[in-house]
Amino acid sequence: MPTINDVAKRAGVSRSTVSLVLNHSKLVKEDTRRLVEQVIHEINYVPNSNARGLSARVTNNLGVIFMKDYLHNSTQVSYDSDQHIGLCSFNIFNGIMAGLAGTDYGLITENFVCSPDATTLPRVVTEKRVDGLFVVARPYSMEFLSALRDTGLPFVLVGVGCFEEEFDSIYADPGEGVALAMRDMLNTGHQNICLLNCSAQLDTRNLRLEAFRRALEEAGTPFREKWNIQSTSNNGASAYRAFRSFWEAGNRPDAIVAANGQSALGAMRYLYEIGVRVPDQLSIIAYEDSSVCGYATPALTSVNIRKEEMGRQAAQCLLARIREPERPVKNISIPPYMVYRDSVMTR
Amino acid sequence: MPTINDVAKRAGVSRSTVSLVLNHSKLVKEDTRRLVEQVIHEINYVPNSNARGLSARVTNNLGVIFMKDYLHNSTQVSYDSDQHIGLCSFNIFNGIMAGLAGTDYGLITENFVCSPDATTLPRVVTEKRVDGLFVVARPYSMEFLSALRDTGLPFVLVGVGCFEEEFDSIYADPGEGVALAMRDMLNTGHQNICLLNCSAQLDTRNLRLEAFRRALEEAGTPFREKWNIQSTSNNGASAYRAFRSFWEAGNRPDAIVAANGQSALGAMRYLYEIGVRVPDQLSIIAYEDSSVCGYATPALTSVNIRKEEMGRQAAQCLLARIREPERPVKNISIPPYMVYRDSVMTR
DNA sequence: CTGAAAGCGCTTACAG
DNA sequence: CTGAAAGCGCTTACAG
Repeated sequence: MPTINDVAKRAGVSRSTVSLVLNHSKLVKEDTRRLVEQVIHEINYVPNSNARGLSARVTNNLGVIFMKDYLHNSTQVSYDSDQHIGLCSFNIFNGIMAGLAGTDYGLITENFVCSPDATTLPRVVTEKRVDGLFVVARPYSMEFLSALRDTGLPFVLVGVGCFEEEFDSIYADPGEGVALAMRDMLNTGHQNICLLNCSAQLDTRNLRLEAFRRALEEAGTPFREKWNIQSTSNNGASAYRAFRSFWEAGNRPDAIVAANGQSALGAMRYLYEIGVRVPDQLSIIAYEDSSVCGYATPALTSVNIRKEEMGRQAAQCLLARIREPERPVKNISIPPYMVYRDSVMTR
Repeated sequence: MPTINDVAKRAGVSRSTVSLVLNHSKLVKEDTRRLVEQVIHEINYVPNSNARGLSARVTNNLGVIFMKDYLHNSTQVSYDSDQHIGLCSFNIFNGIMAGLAGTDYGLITENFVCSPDATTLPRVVTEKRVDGLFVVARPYSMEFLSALRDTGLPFVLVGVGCFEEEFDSIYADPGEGVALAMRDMLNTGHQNICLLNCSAQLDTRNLRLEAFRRALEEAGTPFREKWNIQSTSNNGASAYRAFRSFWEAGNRPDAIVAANGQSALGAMRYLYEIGVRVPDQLSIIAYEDSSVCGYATPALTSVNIRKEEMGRQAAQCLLARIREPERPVKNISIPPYMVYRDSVMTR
C-alpha cells in the first residue's frame, strides 16, 4: 500500500504539497499539481481514510437512520403487514445515494427505533462515525430531534410529512397530495367522495383530513364526518375492515381517495367480493404511488410523491448544511403529481 | 471529547491498559478492568473510530454493494418496471443489518453496476473503506468476482441464484422453489401446468426450467417446450404479453407457476380481462413471495424465499470469514417454504 | 498484569 | 508557492 510519503518521494516534493493537492488547495502551482497527480495515478495511491479523518476530524461518512416504531417492525410479507412503509424509505434511500454520487462520502445505515424518552441516540451518532445524518421517515419525537441537535451533528429530516420548521426538512405534504386527488375526482364529476384515511397514530392523518374537508368546501359539497374513514393500521387488512363497515352502514360513495396503495387495495378487495366494479361503478385514487399500484387490476391512478427526488434533495441539503453550518434552515416540500392509470372513471 | 488519555489519567492507569480493556483483552486484572470501565462510563468516553482504525489497520465498517445492470436501472413505479428487484435486495439488506446488530460494524452501502470488463471496482473497495463486503444479488461476472478476490478483501455473495462454488455464497435456489410449487400443484390435482419463466437474460431461467421438467417427468406427465413461457423482461407488462400469446395460441393450462409476483400479476390481469377466474378455473403460485403477492385479489399463494434470513446468514458468514480467513468456503442454500393464500384450487 | 515508546498516515499552522 | 514539525487518538510489541 503506497502512502503519501511514497508519492512525495517519487514526485520530489514534500508530504504537505501532496496533501494540498489531495485537498484541492489552490496554493499549489499548476505544474506541481499535475506532476503529483501523475504520480498518484502511476503508483495507484489512495489516501487512507482513517488517517485523513484522524487529522482532519472528519469521517467522510454520512449516516442514514431508518426510523422504526414498535408497531411496524414486522418484516412479514402479508396482507396485514406494513412492509410498504419500508419500501418508501428504501426509495428515498436510493435517492440519497444518487444525490451523493460524485462526492467522497460513504453512507452508513442504521435501523433505529426512537425510544419514548429519547435518551438513546443512534450508534452512528454516539460513536461519531459520520459527519452528518439523514433521518428518514417518521416516527420521531421532538425530544429526539433536540437531543440530536445538541450533539452538533448536522442532520436533515426526509420523508412523508417530515416537516419541522426549526430543522432542515425535505418532505411530501400529504395534504397537498389529497388536495390533488380531490381536485381530480371533482373535475371528473364525482359527487360522493370518501377519504380512506391512515391510522390515527400517524399524525399526518389530520393533514389529509383537513385537505379533504377544504376541497369539499371549495366545491360547495357538504363534509360528512363519517366519510373520513379511519383504519386502525396502515395495511390492506385494516383498510378492508374499515371500508367494509363504512359500506355496510349503507354509505355509497362513487369515489375513494386512499391514504396509500395498500388501503386502496384493501378497499378494492372488498369491492371485488361484493361485485362492485372499479372504475365503472366507483373510482379510486391512491396517495403515495408505490409498486403495488401499477400492478393492481385495474391499475391504480395515484398521487406520486417523488420519493427518489426527496432523497436527492435531502442529499443536496445536508451537503450544503455541512459546508455552511450557519445557513438558514430549509424546509422544502416536494410537490406530488398525478399518475393516470385505470381506476378513475371519466364522466 | 474525552480521549483515552483522560480515561487513563482518571483511572490512574496507563493508556495501554485502557486500550486493552477496550479490546476485551484478558491480560487485564478483573479489578482494573472494572475500574476502567467505570471511568469510561462516567466521563462518557467513546473511542475514536479513525484513530482505532489507523493503528489497527481496520475500518470497523462492512460494505454492501447492490449490483445493478444496465437494463434494470429504472426507478419508475409502473407496471413495466422491474422495481421489485430492488425490493428483494432491500429485504436482504434488512437481514444483514439485523445480523450485524450487536457487533461493532457499521454498514456502508453502494449501488454498483458491474462493467463488462470488470476493470472498475466499487468505491468502498478501492478506497479501503470496509473490512469486508456483501455482494447483493445478480448480475455479477466471474471477472468481477476474481478481481474482487485479488484485492484480498473478504466477501460473500447473497441473493437469488447467487451460488458460486469457489466463493462464500448464501442463496435461494429458484429450482428448489419451482420444485416446491410444482409438487403443490400436482398434489392438488392439477394436470396442465405451465411455467411462466423469467427473462432469458437471467441465467436462473434454466434452473427453473430444469426443475419444471423434472417435476413433470417424475409425475409421468409429458413436458411440452411451449409450456415454458418466456417473457422478455421481469415485469408485469412483459409477462402479460407472453401469457396472452400463449393463451391465444390455444393453450389451456389449469395452473401457472410464475417466476415472481410481478409475472403472476401480469398473467392475472390478462385472465381478468378475458373473464377467467382465479382460482376457480385456473390456479397460480408465485415464486419469491413479495409484498405484491399478499395484496393481489385473490391473494397469491407463493413460495417464500426468506430474504431476511438470507441476509442474516450472510452476515454470520462474513463475520466468520473475517475472523478466520482460511476456513473452508461455505455455500448455503436457504430452503423456501410455501405461503398458502387464495390462488390455488384444491380439488 | 502494567507502563513507556514508537508508529499508524494523514493535516495544519508556521516559517520562509 | 513549498517544506519541516507537531499532532490527531489510538494499538502494539517490548520490557519489566
